Order: sequence, then structure tokens, then C-alpha cells
Amino acid sequence: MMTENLTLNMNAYLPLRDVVFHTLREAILKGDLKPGERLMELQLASRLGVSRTPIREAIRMLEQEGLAVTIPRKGAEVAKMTLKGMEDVLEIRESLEELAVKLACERITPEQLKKLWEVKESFEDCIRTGEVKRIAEADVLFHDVIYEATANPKLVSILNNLREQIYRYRVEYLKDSGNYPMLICEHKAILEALEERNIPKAIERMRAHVANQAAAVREMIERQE
Amino acid sequence: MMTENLTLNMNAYLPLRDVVFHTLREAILKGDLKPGERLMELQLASRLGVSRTPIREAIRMLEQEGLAVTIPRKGAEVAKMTLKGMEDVLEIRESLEELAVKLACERITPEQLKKLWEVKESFEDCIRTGEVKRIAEADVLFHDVIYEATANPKLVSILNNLREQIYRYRVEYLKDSGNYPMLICEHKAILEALEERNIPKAIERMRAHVANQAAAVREMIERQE
DNA sequence: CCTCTGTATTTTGTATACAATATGCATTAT
DNA sequence: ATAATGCATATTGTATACAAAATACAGAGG
Repeated sequence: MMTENLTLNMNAYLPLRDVVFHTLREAILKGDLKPGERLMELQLASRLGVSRTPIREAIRMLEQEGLAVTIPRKGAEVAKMTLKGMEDVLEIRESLEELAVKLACERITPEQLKKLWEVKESFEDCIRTGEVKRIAEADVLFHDVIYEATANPKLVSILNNLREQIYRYRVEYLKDSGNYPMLICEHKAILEALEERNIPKAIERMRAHVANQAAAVREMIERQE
Repeated sequence: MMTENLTLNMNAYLPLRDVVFHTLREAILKGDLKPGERLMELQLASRLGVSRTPIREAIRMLEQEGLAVTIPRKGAEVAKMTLKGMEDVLEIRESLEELAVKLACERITPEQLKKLWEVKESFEDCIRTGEVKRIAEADVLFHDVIYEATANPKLVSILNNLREQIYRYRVEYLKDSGNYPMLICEHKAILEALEERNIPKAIERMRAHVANQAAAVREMIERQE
């Protein structure tokens, strides 16, 4: 049974389909809507106080993002993530994070480098507070700055999509405070390589960083099963 | 003015949204619906003989695939591809084609290798006929077999999406028969490296193959502008 | 006890009605 | 002439109605 309190953030002028899309997306990523849970149009419509039309359009969008799966005439449900599926995502992500950091090396602006230092500091602050949610956000922000520095919006959107798919599991990784010292160190190392614009070094360090996360996520999923 | 004859391939049991989606997708890739052309719901609905509902859902799907762009309360139009956008796609594609061929080296089965030889032969046959459409299909098939050999469906779907976005321009490349000898040679070289399971060699050859196509597409777009 | 079948109910698929917004054009004021 | 205004029209946004299919379940037959 679903007991969560889904509410719409009625930002006035966005079409309802977009508001519903963002709401459901958040709910899936936060785990309020669990993998395998059915997304029934009438139920969601009444819970969100809209008609079925915007719900259906939002589901079509979630579907293309890989967050929902629709079976014709049966309905949609929250996508389940298998160990294999996770491995697949991590495999691609390793490749594209390396591309991203390579491009960032070539294209990052002084302003973006400055921003990255600030974000790195803020990440360390968040770790000192120990609040997992803020740590996760700061970590996301660090990578976001690098993504932006690639000046390749299409790449940014693919990387964001891949991150989204492992989000639920990655948060667990960040709950283990034993990982914090290494994380701080890795971020620092990547940032330094970017500052030197040393592509091989940056790629190597990013590879290690992503590989560590990947290993942790894999371990976590195996533990779950 | 749109004068094309869009007709639905009424495959009975697929929901209309999927039929409409595939129809519009094809029309965009073939160039029947041109970049910047508006996708008006009522017009498409009457042309395809369905109501607005499946049209709208199909548009939401096209949107997430990057083939259409929607401006709220204004409507959707076929996505325009800029030179920059194309460069961005090619950049990612180079990286992921290398990943794909690496994974294929590790995972390709004897059956898939056999299939790849057949497809290579068929590609050469098609080139002898000189029919561009068949050549394009055979070329797509060659890469498809490699994609499948990665055993990573998520990667396959991203690569297909990237290919889709440059499809319109890539066809032009295949119209120039001067490129055929090199294409045949490159396919052969990649296939041999796969057969040897020589990862560095396969990656290097795929890199060259994609780089050639990329260069040609870039040149084509610059000529267009 | 199990399976099959028919029926009521739920849920999705599609069409359509109505509302809100944007657009185009003629008209008016400057 | 040009810009601003208002109205008619076109188009999208949302809700709802109805159709079709899937599902759940009860009862009949083996």
C-alpha cells in the first residue's frame, strides 16, 4: 500500500504534465515509489488532484528516462533495477565520466575552476556535518560542475540519466562514513589534475573514483540479494 | 507545407501511441518531417486518422528521445540539429563505440562472429548494387551485431539514440561512392580484430572508423551552412 | 479438489469537450 | 507610418466520457 504524501509543487505556469513528471521522478529517486510498484493512472490522478491526462503524459516521459516500464493494456510500474542492469549502467558511466573529465580538462574556464574549489570545500563542510542528504547533494554538485565544464549538454544529460538510475543505491554508499576520507582525497586529486589540465592524470583519477563507487554499489546490491 | 503521405502501419494490438510514435520517428529520420517543422496535434491527428491523445503521448516520447522539442503552450516541433549539437553527439559516440567494441571483444559469441561475417558480406553485396538505402541498412546492421555482442542493452539503446540523431546526415555520407572502398576495408579490419579478441587493435580501428564518419558528417554540415 | 468459465470490476486506451493561452489581423491612436 | 489595442481564430492544456481489455472471483463441472 502506498501511504506517502505526494503533493504537487504548483509552480503556476508549468504544464501539469511537467509538474507531475518532476513529482513522480523525485518520488521514485527518493524511494517513496518503490521498484515494481504500479503506477495507476486514476489513483495517481486523485492523489495529485489532477486528471488522468497529465499523469499519462508524465508516465510516457518517465518511461523514456528508464524510470518506469509500461506493459500495454496492463499499465506502468516503477522500473526494477537488477544487478545486471546496474552493472550495465556502471560500465557506461565509467566510460563517459572519463570522457567528461577529459573534455573538462580541455575546456574548463577559470570561473568554473574557482567554482569547483568552492564546491570541494562545501563538500568537505557537509561531510563534517555528517548529514547524508547534504553530502549527497554536494557530491552531485561537484560532478555537475565538471559536467558543465565539458560544454556538451547532450553528454550532461546522458550522465545525469545514468546517475539517476543508480541514485537509490549510491546514497547507501554515502551513509558509510568510512568512505569519507577517501572521497575527499579523490575529489582533491581530480581537481588538481584539472587545474594542471593534465588529461591522462585526470582520467586515471576519475577512473579510480568511479571504480570505487561502482565497487561499493555492486557490493551493496549483492548484499541486498 | 507538408505534402507527405503519413499513414499508420496498423499492427493491430500495439497501442496507437506506439504506432504513432514509430510513424513520426520514421518520418523525422527519413526527412519527411523537416527540422523546425511544427508538430500540430489536430493536424497530425486528422492526417493519421486518430485523436489527439495518442499524438500527444507520441510527442512526449519523441521529446525524450531528442527528436522533438516542445515549447509550453506553443507546441512541438521537429528538433533542429546545429553543427554544435552534431559535434556533441559525435564526441559521445566516439567514446561509446570504443566501449562497445571493447566489450564486444570480450563477450562476442562464435554465433555472433559468424553473423558478423555474414553481415559484412551482405554489406559488400549491397555496395555492389549501389542502392544507398540498402547500404545504409547493412551498415546499421553491422554495428547492431557489435552492439548486441556487448550484452549491455542500456548501452545499445544509448548508441541507437546517438545514431538516430546523426542519421539524416550520415545517409549523405553513404551517397558518396568514393567512400565505399574505405568502408569495406574498415569493417573488415574491425571484424578481424574482434575475431582475434585484440582489444587495443579493435578500439583503434573503431576509433578510426568513427572518426572518418565524423569528419565526413562535419564537412557535410559545414557545406550545408 | 482442481480447472474452467462467465461475470463484475478495475484499469487502460481513445475520443472528445471545454478552458486557457497564444497568434494573427484589423483598427485606432499617436 | 508606427505602435498599441482588442477581437477572432488557432492551438495547446486539462478533464471527462466511453470503449476495450485485463483482472479477480465466484460458481459449475469434472
